[in-house]
Amino acid sequence: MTPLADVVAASRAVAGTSSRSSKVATLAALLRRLDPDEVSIVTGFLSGIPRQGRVGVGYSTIYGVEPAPGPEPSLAVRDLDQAITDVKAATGSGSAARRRDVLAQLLTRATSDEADFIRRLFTGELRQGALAGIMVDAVAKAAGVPAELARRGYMLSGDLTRTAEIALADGESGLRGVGFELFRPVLPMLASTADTVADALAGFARASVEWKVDGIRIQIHRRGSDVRVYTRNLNDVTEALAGTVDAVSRLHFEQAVLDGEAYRGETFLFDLLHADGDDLLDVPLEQRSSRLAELAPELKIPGTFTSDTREAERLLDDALAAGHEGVVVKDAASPYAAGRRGKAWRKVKPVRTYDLVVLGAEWGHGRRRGRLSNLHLGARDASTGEFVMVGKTFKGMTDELLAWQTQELLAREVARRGIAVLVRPELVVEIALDGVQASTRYPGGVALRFARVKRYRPDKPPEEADTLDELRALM
DNA sequence: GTCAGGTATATAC
DNA sequence: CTCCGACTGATTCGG
DNA sequence: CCGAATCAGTCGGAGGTATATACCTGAC
Repeated sequence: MTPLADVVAASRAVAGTSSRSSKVATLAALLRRLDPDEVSIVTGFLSGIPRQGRVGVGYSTIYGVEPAPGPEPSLAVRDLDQAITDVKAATGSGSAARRRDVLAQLLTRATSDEADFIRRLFTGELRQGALAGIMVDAVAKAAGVPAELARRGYMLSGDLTRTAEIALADGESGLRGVGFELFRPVLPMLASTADTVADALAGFARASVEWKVDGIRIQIHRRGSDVRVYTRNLNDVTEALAGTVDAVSRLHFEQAVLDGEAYRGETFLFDLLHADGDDLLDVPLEQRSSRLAELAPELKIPGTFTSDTREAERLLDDALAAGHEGVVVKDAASPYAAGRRGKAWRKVKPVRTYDLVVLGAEWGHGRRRGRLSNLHLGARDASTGEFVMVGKTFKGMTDELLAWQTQELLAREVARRGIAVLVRPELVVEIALDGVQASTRYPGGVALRFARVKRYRPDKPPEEADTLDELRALM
């Protein structure tokens, strides 16, 4: 019976160091001390996601409950796990009150350190610097198995707590038994980024160049008439994607696992991980792709295999002309590396930049505490000369830039509103973005998508900033 | 009792 | 989703 | 030849936009 206080202490120790090996050692030592049935519970706590998943309690609920902290640690790991289960079980009318009840009783028994841990666990803000990646290594170390083997188990099962249980109970042989199975989604392979098609092709003898469609990444499993669709976080979204289910149901095979993108009711497939009994994860992409072309010629995403930069660029132009984001360039010889963001897949998206005006900024948290971080960005309204807020960003800033802008913005302060400092609209900043979308939140009716700072433009006065109409034209 | 609107949560990008 | 920064492990450099 | 410097890869953490759903509350 492990006290919750041990877990809280380990979390503190982990948060207190930036050394990954030290985090792993601390976590592994804790895992080794646990009772077998506590392993999945604690693995979840320490990777920031309880084994029950999200249970419908967020910031507002958990910080709305404030009983006086207990003096002595008395909670066990299982008590917190049981409370989370109880909270999840509360649904329907009056459920919010029942949830608060369960939480109040729990927190009454917690010391202030424990209560703090519990609150951050519910809000997903554990911020101890150890999520799934570190936990996998800790599990391997605790179980005395190679890290690669634990990692493989995690990738193939998509389930960290289960992987931990298997590793600690059955060790190496248990993990080797974890295989690819239908209706148990694997973590999707991810892409890194490249600035140009030529950069992306570099180092590949031969590459697949495919449209990059901006929809929802999906993994589809089918056996006979049974079809399930999963998102990149392995959530089951079958019910929401009836069109995809229909389209895949019509294909001529008995069973398969497909990777693709759902976009406006259409389904674009770009990979095949399993087909009628054959696991294809370790087969080169070009073979998976040609087999996919046989199974699903109608649904296969537009693309081609080539080593010619010109041809790849033509495909990029086609994709953009068709209104899509760009292309993904993939090594034709690469296996399907579940869960990895490797260099074998590289996405190429053109970047647009705009010169916008800083209207204010918000104080940062964590490592950005004491710095003005999140910028409020305005576009110029050509008809009035006023500046209209169109979005925020905190991305693309180095520590040096953060320090500089804090100083410059405070010198232009005109008011404070909550955590925001509003400033005279004098500084122009060059912002890169993926596009704009219609907004109900902002007065101009447009919002920036994935805005990030490129650099400040001290050479440019605010009257020359880009206009609202120019942004609207992107919609 | 029913319905509309607001708040909170969760999950896509 | 996107970016920066810290750490790690592998490889190259230099005395 | 071995320790120091360099480099690439990995991970965490900073927080943006949207939409969908469930529940609660207040008006009628």
